[in-house]
Amino acid sequence: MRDRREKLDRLRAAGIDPYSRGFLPTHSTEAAKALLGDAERTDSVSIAGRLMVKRLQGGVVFADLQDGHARMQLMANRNILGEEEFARFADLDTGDIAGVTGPVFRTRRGEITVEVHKFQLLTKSLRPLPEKWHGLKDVEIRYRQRYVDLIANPQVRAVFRARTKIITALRGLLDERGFIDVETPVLQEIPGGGHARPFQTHHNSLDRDLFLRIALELHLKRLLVGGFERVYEIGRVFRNEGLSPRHNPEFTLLESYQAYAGYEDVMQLVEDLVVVSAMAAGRPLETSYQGESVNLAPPFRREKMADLVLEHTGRHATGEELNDLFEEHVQPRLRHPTFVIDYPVEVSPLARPREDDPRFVERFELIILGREYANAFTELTDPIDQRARFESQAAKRAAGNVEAHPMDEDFLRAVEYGLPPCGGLGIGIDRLVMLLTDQPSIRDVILFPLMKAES
RNA sequence: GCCGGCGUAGCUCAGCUUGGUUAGAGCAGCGGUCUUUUAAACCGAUGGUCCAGGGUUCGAAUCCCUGCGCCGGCACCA
Repeated sequence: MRDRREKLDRLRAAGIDPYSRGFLPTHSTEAAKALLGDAERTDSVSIAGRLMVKRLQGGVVFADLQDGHARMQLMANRNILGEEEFARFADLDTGDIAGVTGPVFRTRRGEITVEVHKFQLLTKSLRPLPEKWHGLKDVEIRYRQRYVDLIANPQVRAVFRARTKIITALRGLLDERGFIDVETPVLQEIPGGGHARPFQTHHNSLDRDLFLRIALELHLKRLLVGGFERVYEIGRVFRNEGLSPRHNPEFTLLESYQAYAGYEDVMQLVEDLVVVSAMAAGRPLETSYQGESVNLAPPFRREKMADLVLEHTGRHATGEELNDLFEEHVQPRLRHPTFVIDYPVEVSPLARPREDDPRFVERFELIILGREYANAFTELTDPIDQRARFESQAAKRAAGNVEAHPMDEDFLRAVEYGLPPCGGLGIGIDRLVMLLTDQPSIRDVILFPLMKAES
C-alpha cells in the first residue's frame, strides 16, 4: 500500500488526476465481445472497469478488465501507444479502474481483445487485490468486506444476481395476479404476526419505545380490511435471536394476502412461486442442494401433521405436543417438498379453525430438505375468536413466554370492522435463495450479514 | 449461553503432532529480461505484532491458561 501511495503522488506530480471522470463507455465488455462476431476487427469501442490481471511482455502488455458482467482482455502495444503512454499503461496496478478506447480484434490465441489506442485512469486503487488464482477464501473477510469478495469471486456475484432475479420473478407473478406491492411500518409499537423476540428501540421526540417488526402480517391484513383485496410486501424483518447458517437477525420475508382464498389456493400459489423462482435462478426443478437431490416439480405432497407424527412416532398427539413431536421427529425427515397441513390451534393464534375439528387450523408449512420455506393459513376473521386467542397468548406471556403473541387492540379493532375471508402466506426469501443457488449458509445470500464487532 | 475446530506476509497456504540457528513457498508489490500472453515465464531484492495478553522453559509459531474473532454443532429461533 505504501508503494501505491507513492505512485499516487507521482501521478499527481505528473499532472494526472488519479480520480478523474468524464470517461463514457460505449460498450460493456460483453457487448464489445459480441460486436466482433466473425469480423477481423471492429471500429473503436470504449469500455471501463477494474484491471484484474496484468501480463507484461516486453513491448506488449496484456491485462484483463472486469466490468459489471464479465472480463475482457486488453492489449497495449508500445508501437501503437508510443513510449510514454505505454510506460504509463504498464504502470497501472491491478485493482485500478480505467477506461480504454480502441478496436476489438482477436489475438493469435483467439482471445477477443481490445487494442488500446487511448486509456484513462479513472480510480487509483490503494489496496492490493486478493490472489488472482485462488481468489478470496477467508470467510470472515468475505463477509466483512463483501466488496472485496464481489471483486474477487465471480460466483459470488452470480449468487446475488440470481437473488435479484428470484425476487423480480416473485414480484412479477404476484403483480400479474393482481396483488399490489405495499410498504408497511418497520417501527411498530406492538411487534406481532410471529413468534420471536423483537429488537427494541426508542423514538426520542415522541419519547416512545418502539420495536422493529418481526413479521408483516398484521398490517397487511389491516389493508384487506381497508378494501385492498390482494396485497403483498417483500420486506426486511428483524428477530432478536441467535445466529446460525440458517438464521440472520435481519432477513427478508415475502408475505401475501388474498381475499376470498383459502389455504388450498395458497398452496397452488406457493407451487407457482417456487416454479417461477427456480426458472429465474436458472435451476431445473429436478435439482440438488449441497449434494442431495431434490425434485421441486409440483404438485407437492400434502400430509396432515397428525398423520405424519403418527406414522413416524406411532403416537397420537394434539396441541403443542403434536407440534413438538413433528419438529423433532418428522420435519428433519421430510426431504422432498411437502405441504404439512392442519396445525394445532395452540401454535397458530392467527389461523382459522377447521370446521370439522376445531382443535386444528387450516394452516400449512412447506418443508423441503427438512427446512421450512413457507408458512400459510386461511386467516382467522372472527374478531371474537381472535380476541380469545390473543388473551390465551397473553396468559402465556404473563407466565414468562417472551415469544407468545402480544395483544394488539388496534388490529382487533380492524378485524371488528370486518376482515374478508382470506388466505395469507409467508415465504423466507433468504432460504429460498439458498436453495436455488445451492448456498450452504444464509450469509452467502445476504450481502452484508451481521457480524460481531471487528476488534 | 454451552461444546468443538480454527487464527502464520496484502492474498492462498506449509511449518505445530515430537519446543531448538535468522519462520518458509506461491501469487501480488518493487528492480530487471522479454512484442501475442491469459494462473505468462525467467533472474534479483524486499515484505512477519506467527490474533492479543499471561504462563511453563535455558529456549515458544509450536506446550498450558485467559480474552477476542471466525466456522460448525447444541440451545434458542423462522
